[in-house]
Amino acid sequence: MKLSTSEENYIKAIFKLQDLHNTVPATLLAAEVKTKAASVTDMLKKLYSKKIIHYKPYKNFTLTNAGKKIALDIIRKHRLWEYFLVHKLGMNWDEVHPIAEEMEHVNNPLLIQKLDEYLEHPCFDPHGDPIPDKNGNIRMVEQSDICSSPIKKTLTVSSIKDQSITMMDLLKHYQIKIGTKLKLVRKFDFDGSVEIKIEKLAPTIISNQVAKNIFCTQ
Amino acid sequence: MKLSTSEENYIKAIFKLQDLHNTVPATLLAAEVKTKAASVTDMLKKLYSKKIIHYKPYKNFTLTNAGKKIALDIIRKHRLWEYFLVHKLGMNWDEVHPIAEEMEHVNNPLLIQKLDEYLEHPCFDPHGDPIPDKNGNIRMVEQSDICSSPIKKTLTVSSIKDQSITMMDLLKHYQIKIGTKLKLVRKFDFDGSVEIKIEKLAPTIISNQVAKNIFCTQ
DNA sequence: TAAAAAGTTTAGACAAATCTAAAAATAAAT
DNA sequence: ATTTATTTTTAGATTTGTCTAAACTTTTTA
Ligand SMILES: [Mn+2]
Ligand SMILES: [Mn+2]
Ligand SMILES: [Mn+2]
Ligand SMILES: [Mn+2]
Repeated sequence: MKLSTSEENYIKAIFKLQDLHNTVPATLLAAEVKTKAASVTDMLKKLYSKKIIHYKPYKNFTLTNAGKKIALDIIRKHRLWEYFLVHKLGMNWDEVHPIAEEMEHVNNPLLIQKLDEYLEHPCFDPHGDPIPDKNGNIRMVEQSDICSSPIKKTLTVSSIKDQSITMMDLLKHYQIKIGTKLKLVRKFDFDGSVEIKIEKLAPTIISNQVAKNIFCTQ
Repeated sequence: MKLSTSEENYIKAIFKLQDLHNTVPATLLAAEVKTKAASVTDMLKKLYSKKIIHYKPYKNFTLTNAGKKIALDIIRKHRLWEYFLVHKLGMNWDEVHPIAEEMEHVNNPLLIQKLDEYLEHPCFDPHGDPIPDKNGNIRMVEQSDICSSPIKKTLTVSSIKDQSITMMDLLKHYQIKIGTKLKLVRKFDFDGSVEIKIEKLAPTIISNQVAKNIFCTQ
């Protein structure tokens, strides 16, 4: 069964939202795929007819197992291309997402197999997100956001939750990347902001909103 | 001005046919883009309104200079991706075309610039076709098909005109690739077939139809 | 040069994906 | 338990690219 680019984008978005918020409101999905609620309803009916989602009018919807498999395959392609763009073409991690958003729809299993081999089977994309293997398996990592990490231990930035352009911009300013080593110096109770010491840099303070989005391994 | 995948495919097809046959019949274009003559007319009107082709009903049509520029840019992307697929991912030259047919529509100038640098500015794709540079310039090569080449001189296969799957299949059987060294032993007047001697192989005979499609440099 | 053939365009329809505006169902608040 | 607010669905249009069948031009041929 071959799917349109639009269908694939919906499936990936449902997977993402399903993971984040347990129940997926159609309005949120509409925002995610940059469309209107009415269009979402149309697509939901189509995806239901293709057995990609469980769906009853006015009720919540979720991906079927088949749907999850498809989503993981698209995510795999997306992240492999992002890895390629950063580690082979030398692009920046904040400019590869929109390109991968298009490349992920090129459907050719041999291509992806060859790409995966060429990149030597990477496990994480440039934003620290895990790359599902060909069977859709994801290796999980023990990580916690900066706020919930222990004080004065060396932490390694492993992934970024909010990957918006504004966030990428802020991280560039702080000189924070995947792999950056830092220590949590202290937390301020007033606003939840935290002081951090990035290796080779002077200590700085980052807001609670930012700290919650930066995940680290110990 | 951003163009749809369909528009881009038409533009590329017109460029190709315009190069091959000087005048482009709509029916040929229909076959090339795998559609019907009526659909071609619709698209021609749209491309005319966007000043991509010169067009008067029932008259011949040709690409404007702007149209040629667009075509060359799509061809550049197509061939760079083919080069990548063969020389980096290790795919075969007979399986890359349909993939490049999709990748050529990913529109991001920085991506193509980086890809070109990564591949070290290749001049020819895996089928021996020239890759236009970023300004649309093509370096021409002195080459002639086997039939029109001199006898008993060492020739190097430089490009293949007909790149259909059936032709690729036949070339694989003959063990002919881009770069293959061969000699034209003799020509047979009866059917125009020719005897060739490929380096390290026993002499064989190839039909006129095949020989006309294999271009070589001396 | 008139009839036949070939090539091109129009007319009308359709599928996919989207939209706005209005109706219907569910959830929240009084 | 009603009323109000929010969310979701329908109804009807629109855009893009396609199709078939019929009409129209141009070219070929007799
Ligand atoms: Mn996408
Ligand atoms: Mn990513
Ligand atoms: Mn194409
Ligand atoms: Mn090629």
